[in-house]
Amino acid sequence: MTTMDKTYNPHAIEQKWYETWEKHNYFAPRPTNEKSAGESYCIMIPPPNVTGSLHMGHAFQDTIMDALVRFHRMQGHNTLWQVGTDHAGIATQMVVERQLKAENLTRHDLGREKFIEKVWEWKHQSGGTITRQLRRMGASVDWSRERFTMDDGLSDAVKEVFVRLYDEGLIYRGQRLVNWDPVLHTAVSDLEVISQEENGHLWHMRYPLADGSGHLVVATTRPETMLGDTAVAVHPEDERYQKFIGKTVKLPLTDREIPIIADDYVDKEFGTGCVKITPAHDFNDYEMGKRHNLPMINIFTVDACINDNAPAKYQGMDRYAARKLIVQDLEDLELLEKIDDHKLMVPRGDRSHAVVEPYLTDQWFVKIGPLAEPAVAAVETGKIKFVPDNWKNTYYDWMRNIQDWCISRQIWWGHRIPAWYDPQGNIYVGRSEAEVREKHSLADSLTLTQDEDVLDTWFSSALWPFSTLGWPQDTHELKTFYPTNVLVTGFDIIFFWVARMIMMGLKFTGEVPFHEVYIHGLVRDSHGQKMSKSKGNVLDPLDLIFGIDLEPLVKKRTTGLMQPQMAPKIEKLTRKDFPDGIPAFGTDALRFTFAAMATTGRDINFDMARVEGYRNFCNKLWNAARYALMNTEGQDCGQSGGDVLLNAADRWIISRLQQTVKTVIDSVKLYRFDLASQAIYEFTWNEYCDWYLELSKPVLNNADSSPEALRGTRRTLVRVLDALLRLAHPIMPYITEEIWQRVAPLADTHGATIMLQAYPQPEEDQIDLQAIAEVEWVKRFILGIRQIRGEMNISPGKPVPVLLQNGSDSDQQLLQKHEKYIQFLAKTESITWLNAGEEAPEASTCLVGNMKVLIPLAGLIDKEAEEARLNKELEKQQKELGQLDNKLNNANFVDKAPSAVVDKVKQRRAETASAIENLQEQLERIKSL
RNA sequence: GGGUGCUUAGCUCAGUUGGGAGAGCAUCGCCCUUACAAGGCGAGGGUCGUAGGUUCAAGUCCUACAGCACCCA
Repeated sequence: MTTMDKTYNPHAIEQKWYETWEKHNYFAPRPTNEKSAGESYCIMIPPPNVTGSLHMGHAFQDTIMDALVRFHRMQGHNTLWQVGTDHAGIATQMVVERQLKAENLTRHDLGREKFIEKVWEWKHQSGGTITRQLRRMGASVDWSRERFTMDDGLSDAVKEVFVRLYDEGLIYRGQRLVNWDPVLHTAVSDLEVISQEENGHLWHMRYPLADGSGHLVVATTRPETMLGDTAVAVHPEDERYQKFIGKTVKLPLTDREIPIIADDYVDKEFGTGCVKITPAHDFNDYEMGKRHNLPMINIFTVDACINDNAPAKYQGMDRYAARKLIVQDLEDLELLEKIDDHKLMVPRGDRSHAVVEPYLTDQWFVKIGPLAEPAVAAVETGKIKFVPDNWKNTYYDWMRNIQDWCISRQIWWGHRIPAWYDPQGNIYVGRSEAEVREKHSLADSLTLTQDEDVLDTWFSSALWPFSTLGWPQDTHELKTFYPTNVLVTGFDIIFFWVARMIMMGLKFTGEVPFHEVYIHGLVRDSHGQKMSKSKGNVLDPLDLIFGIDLEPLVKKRTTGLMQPQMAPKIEKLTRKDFPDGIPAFGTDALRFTFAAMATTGRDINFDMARVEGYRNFCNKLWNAARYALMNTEGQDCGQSGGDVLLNAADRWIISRLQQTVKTVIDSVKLYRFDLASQAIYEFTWNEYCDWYLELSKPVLNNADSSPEALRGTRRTLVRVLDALLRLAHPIMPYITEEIWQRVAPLADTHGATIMLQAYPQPEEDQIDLQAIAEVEWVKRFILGIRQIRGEMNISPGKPVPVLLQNGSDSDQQLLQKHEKYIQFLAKTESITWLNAGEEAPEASTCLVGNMKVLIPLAGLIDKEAEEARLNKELEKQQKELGQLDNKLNNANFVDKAPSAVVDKVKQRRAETASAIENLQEQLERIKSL
C-alpha cells in the first residue's frame, strides 16, 4: 500500500480522469437511479465561436454549468449538457481572409465555392482548440452530441424557420438604415458595434438663410455628412429659432436649398440648439426624416468614400479626407464659426475596428413585434424566470423598444439566404431551388439566382435550444430535454441571444426554450477593469491551470496588439504584477475560485490571490485524505460488520456534515455557488481538518481504545470524507475523483466513478444536538488555553498544568468524558479540580461558562502581561454589558420585542455579568500579588 | 437625458423574512508538534458612502444626496 504524495499535484491526476470519464461515456444522458428515472435535466452551452479560444468568461460560465450538470447527474437525473460551437460568420471569414492575404489573395480570387471550402478546412483544423480547452476545464458535456451551427441538421432548421417566417410575412426585404462596416462591406448587428468615447471636435458651421437675412449655426461632429443634409432642425419651443421655422437655408458647398423644420427631438442645450439633418447617415436623423418626409440622400460608397450624389469635387474621396477638405472649404468661405474639442461616442465594428457608418441598403429583416409580444408574456407569467430576478427589467426594457432585426450579412461564410430572384427581380423563398420552382410553378427555362447574402450568425444561434435536439424532426431528444432547464449566460447578451431564443423557441415549438435564465457577472481584473488585450490585463484560464513563466507571459501579452505602442506599458505592468510568472494552480483550484466568486453582483473582480488560496485548500483536502487513508487503509473500518461505537466527536462531525450538506444543496438550488463553496470550504478546513482529525488522534493513537471505538472513528473518518468528496465533486471534479477512488472501498461505497455516485442528502435524524454541545464545550476549553498560550507567549510544545474552579456537575462530567481530548489538543500537563474555598495560586485565567480555567503563573506567566490581558477582556465585556443593559432598560424593547429575543438578551446579560465578576476577581488577585 | 446596480476590515468580497458585524488574502507575534510550512496556534484591524426617516431595534426597509460602474439614447 503506497501512501499519497505529500503535496497535491493537480497535473498528475486531471488529464487521466477526464480521459477515463470520456472513454466510458459517463457524460451521456442516462437515468442513474430507478427513483428519479423520469426526471431529465438539460443545459445548452452557449455555443462558443468555433475559431475562438477559451477566455476567463467561458471558464467561469463553464464551471457553473458543469457544477449544475454534475450536481443533477449525481442526483440521478437524466442529464444532458449539449455542447457545440457556432460558425461566427464574420470573425471566421476574416481569419481565413487574413490567411489569403498573406498569399496576396482575396476571397474574390478564389470565388465563393473555393473560399467556403477553405473556411471548412480552417474549421477542421482550428475548431478543436476550444473543445480541447473545454475538456481541460473538466466540462462533462456529451461529446457524442456535439453540434455546429453549420451542420446539415441545424442548417435545415435555419431554412425551415426562414421559410415559415417569410410565408407568414414576418421576414421581409427592404431598404433601411443599418450599421455598415465599410471595411468588411457588410451590415452588422448592434452587438457587433462597440461605441466608445473618443476625442473629437464639434464643428460650428454657418448655413446661410436662403433669403439672405443671415445665417444659422449648426454644430456637428461629422462635418462631411453635410453633403447629405436635407434639413436643419430646431426645437419647436426654442425661442431663439421660432422665427426661422419654415424658412430655408442654402446648403454650403452644394447648390441645394433645405428647409428649417421643428422637431422636439432636438436638444436645445446641445451645441447651438440647431442641428443639421442627414437622414441617410444617422439613425436619429433617419427617424426624423421619415416624420417630416425628407428626402434621403446617400453620399457614401460601400467603402465610405464620397459617391456621385455629392458635388464632383469631393467624389471618390475617403470620408476623412473629405472631412478635412470640407472644413477647409467652409473656412475659406468664412462659414466656419468655430471648432470645439468634444468627446463623442464613436461606433466601431468589433472585428474590423473600422468606424461603422449608418448606411442605406437593401437588407432582410425579421418583423419583431409579433414575436416579441409572447416572449414578453413568457417572462411576465413566470414561465421563464431570470436569476437574479431584476434582470427581467432589462429584458422588458429592450423588448419594449425592440426594432426589426436585420438578418442579412454581405459575407460568404454562413447560412445562405434561401431566396431566389428571377430576371425581373421577383423574390421566391423556399427550402431549395427545386421547391421554389415547384411551389410557384416556374418553368425550368426561367433563370433563378440565389440571394448572395448569408444570415446573421445569431439567427442560427437563436434556434440552438431546439435545433440541436433535432428540430424540425419530432425527435425523442426534443421530447425528453425540451424545454431545457436553465440557460447560463452573461448579461451582455440578454438582448442579442436570450431574447431571440425565447422568441424563436415560442414561435416554433410553442414552448419556452428554458425555464430559468441564470445571469452571471462579467469577469474583470482584480481592480474591476475589463480584461482586454489592449490593456494587457488579460488572464488566460489555461495559464492559471498550467502556470506560465514571466517571459512567455510578457511575450503573449505584448504580441498581436491592436496598438503596438502599448507594449512597453503592458510589459511593465505584467512584470510588476507577476514577477515570478503565474504558478500552476490546477483546474480544480480555478473552478473553486470561480464558484466562490459567483455572487449576485454583475462584476466579478478576479483576484489571483484567491486562486492561490483555493489551491491551498485543495492541498488541505488532499492531506486530510492522506491522513484518513494512513489511518484506515488495511484496517477495520467496519465495512464487514462488527460493533461500532461512535464517540461525541464522531457524532458531532456527522451532525455538522448534515448541516453542511443542507446548506450546499439549498445554495446550489438558488445558484449561489459562492455560498455553496464557502460551506464546503469551512466544513472541510475549520471542522473536519481543524477539529475532527485532531480529535480522532487520541482515539486512534491510544493503545487502550476498544475495537468498537477504533472501528467507529475509522468508519466516521472515511464515511464523512466520502460524503464530503461527493458534496464537492461538482465544483472540484478531479481531486475528488482521485481521492474517492481510494476512500470509497473503505467507506463501503462502490462504483466505478464518483461522477455517478449519489449526491449526499441531509439526514435530519443524524444531527445529534447533545454531541454538538459537548464538542462545543471541549472546543471552548481548548481555545481558552490556547489563547493564554498565545498571549503569554508560552511555547505550543510546552505542557502546562491546569487548575479548574467553580465547575458545575455537568462540567465535571464533561471533563471526565473528554479529558483526553483536552490533554492532547491543549497540551496540558495535568488537569486538577480545586476544592471549594481552596486558595488558587497565581494564575492566568479563562472562562468556560462559569467554570474557571487557571494556568498557574509559576515560571510561565508575566504578571503585567496577564493584567493587561485581563483588562482588555474586561473592557470588552463591560462594553457588551453596557449595550445589553441599554436594551433591557428600554421599556419599549421589553414590551414590544418578541419574548424570545428579550429572553436571549437577558441570558446574554447574565453570562456577561458573571464573566465580568470573574474577571474582576481575577484582576484583583493578580494586582494584589 | 432615461434605466440598472454598487459603496461593509489595507485588498477582493459575503451578510437570505430587520434582533449579538463575517470570510479569504494581506499584516503582526509564536511554532519545521509524526496529514498538511501550499501548514499550525494566537492577535490586531470596520462611526457598514453621507444626511434624514420608519421601528423597541437598521449593514438590512424608505427618502434625498454624493461617488463609482454598466446599459440604453
